[in-house]
Amino acid sequence: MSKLTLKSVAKTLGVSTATISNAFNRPDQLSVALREKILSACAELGYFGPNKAAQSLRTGSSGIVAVILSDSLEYMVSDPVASQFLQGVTRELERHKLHLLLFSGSSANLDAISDFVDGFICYGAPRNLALIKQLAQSPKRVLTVDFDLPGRPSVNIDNEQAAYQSAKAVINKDDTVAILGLRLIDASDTRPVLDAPLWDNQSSIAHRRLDGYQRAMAEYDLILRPDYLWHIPESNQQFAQYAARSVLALNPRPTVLLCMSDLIALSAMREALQLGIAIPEQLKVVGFDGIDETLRYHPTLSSVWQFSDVKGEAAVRAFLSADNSPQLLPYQLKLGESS
Amino acid sequence: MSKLTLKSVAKTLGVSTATISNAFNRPDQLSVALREKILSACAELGYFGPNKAAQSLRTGSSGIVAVILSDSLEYMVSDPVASQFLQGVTRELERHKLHLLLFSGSSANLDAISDFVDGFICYGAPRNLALIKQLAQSPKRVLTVDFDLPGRPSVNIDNEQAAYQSAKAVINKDDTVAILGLRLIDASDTRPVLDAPLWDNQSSIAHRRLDGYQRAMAEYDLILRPDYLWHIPESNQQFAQYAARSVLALNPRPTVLLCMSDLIALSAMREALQLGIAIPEQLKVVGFDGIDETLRYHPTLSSVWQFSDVKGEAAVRAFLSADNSPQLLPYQLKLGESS
DNA sequence: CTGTTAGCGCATTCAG
DNA sequence: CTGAATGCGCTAACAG
Repeated sequence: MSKLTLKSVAKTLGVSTATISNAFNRPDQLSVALREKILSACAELGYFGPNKAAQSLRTGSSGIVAVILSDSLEYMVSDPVASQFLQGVTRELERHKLHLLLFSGSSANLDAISDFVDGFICYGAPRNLALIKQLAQSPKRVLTVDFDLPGRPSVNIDNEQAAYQSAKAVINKDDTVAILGLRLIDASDTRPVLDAPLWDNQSSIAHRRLDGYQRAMAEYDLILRPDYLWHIPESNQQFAQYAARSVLALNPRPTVLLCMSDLIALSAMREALQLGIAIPEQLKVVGFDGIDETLRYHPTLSSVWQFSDVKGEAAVRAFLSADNSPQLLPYQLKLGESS
Repeated sequence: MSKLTLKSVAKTLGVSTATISNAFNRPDQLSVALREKILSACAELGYFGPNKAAQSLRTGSSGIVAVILSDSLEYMVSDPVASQFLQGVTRELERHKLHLLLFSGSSANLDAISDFVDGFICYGAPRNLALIKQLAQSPKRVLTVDFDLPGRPSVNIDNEQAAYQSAKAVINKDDTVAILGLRLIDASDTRPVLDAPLWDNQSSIAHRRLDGYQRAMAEYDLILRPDYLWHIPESNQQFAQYAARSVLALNPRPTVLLCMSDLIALSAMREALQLGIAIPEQLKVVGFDGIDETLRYHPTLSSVWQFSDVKGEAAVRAFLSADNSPQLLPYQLKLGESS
């Protein structure tokens, strides 16, 4: 059994290549009966349709959309927020019969896959900044999520306003506030920001959130002391636990913890409870993202819910649409027992 | 600025297309000086190399390897074992300058991507069994991990023997044994197996492990009562917690818990401790997989370590090699405080 | 070292 | 509905 190509199949079925092609791609170009006959004959032969690589070369589109994660696959895969986003993406992609190519934001060559995909959905600024330049130059469609690229459509929430509201909801005028921030500076370990230069000031959601927190604090004339602002490189338990422990050891001890992710907030609460600190009496905590685990935890967490699966669906729709205007998605502040 | 193709670039640089092609693909076919000149000129023009889709059509290989997960991408989220495997895969793939296309085992059309990839690494039997048939028919290379496909190379550990040894290490002659199994039957909820038909008897690692457990039990003339064998659909905390609670409520209460994943074992230990059951005095627990979290937990867990990142690397090497013989990887039984 | 040529497998036109 | 023709962008072989 030699290679099954459109041409070879056409010959064995005794019809023209165009007819086979039409049977698969343009049902309106031939009678239902013939189409049925051809399709079943192909299935019989083991021919599953035109070669996608050739099709892609010919038509210029492959039906594959690349999602560029901000970091490595392993990291993303362990982050409930990212995976919820991916869930929405795959769901919406499926509706359009499109496929997903996951790509790591820490890889070097975007062009290794660039010719195979119809475009890019970029979830967070890629860790490897060289990718940003390549994306900027790409002739294909690029949609950014949680950050912006000049001239490209984007999907975001209003991080500054959301952070502001969440902070306003927990802070009182006599509070001591500490912030557990995510990816604020260019360091791969957990540490106080102090005077380290803030990273990538413009587009980072972390800085927009920080702005929001500080706006709320300013309204109470509270100032954020440098050692009360911590940088956490990744939203995971180990990093967060260390940061929480450090911050809770400060004197005076913070009475409010503003956390840039729910995972961080949960770790911080665990740590606080273990130290015998009462929540919310002695310490109020607010998170960001909205993950289900916070509802099962006791005390339940006050947080900004951003419905990442909906965001994923919206991202795909924005990617597919011709509209290039930036899109702001709704979020919701949900108060729990932690404030 | 029109399209940058190999031909157009060749014309503007005043050399032949073959020379451009060689500059990118076969450095030995032209002088270093010329190559340098061409490469920098291309960079200048914004031409990043030959179109990969065309290259793939022409050469028949794309440099992309598909990894088919047993289930959806989200499933992987909660599974540190799978992500450790992927970590090894990406690492080894990178060494060979290959790229990864993650694909869900619950999707329908394998052929949507089949023409774009050089082959498939299949991590666990795909949930959608139709994919298995398609894989069996594929002319491309297929490597299976943690299960077998007739005539295809595979990477496994000896699950039966590993389970046997782990059980032998904890069981004494007067013990009451319960088993928390993973994907034993075709049910999406946690429940005792009872007389439900075992699923996919041949190839499933779960059944190989069950065989091993039972061989160990047989050596002590212990019989496994039907309601002491539980099915858990996915290795996550919620399911495991429920199963553990149910099993610990049985009368007589088990004194040994054989768990088919570390995540399950950890959940079970948490549940037991919460019930005031002393480990290992009143209950001995053994897990499977070997994840770092078990080392941080107290009591530390006895388990079969299978080094999933190494397994990922081995999978890629086996995929790339011409050798089609099945490969058995080493594992290691590590005893902790839980037995 | 270079230029030419023939496809890789297909979609699309166009005349019949 | 068919059959032939063209080219998507490229590589490999060959003759120079």
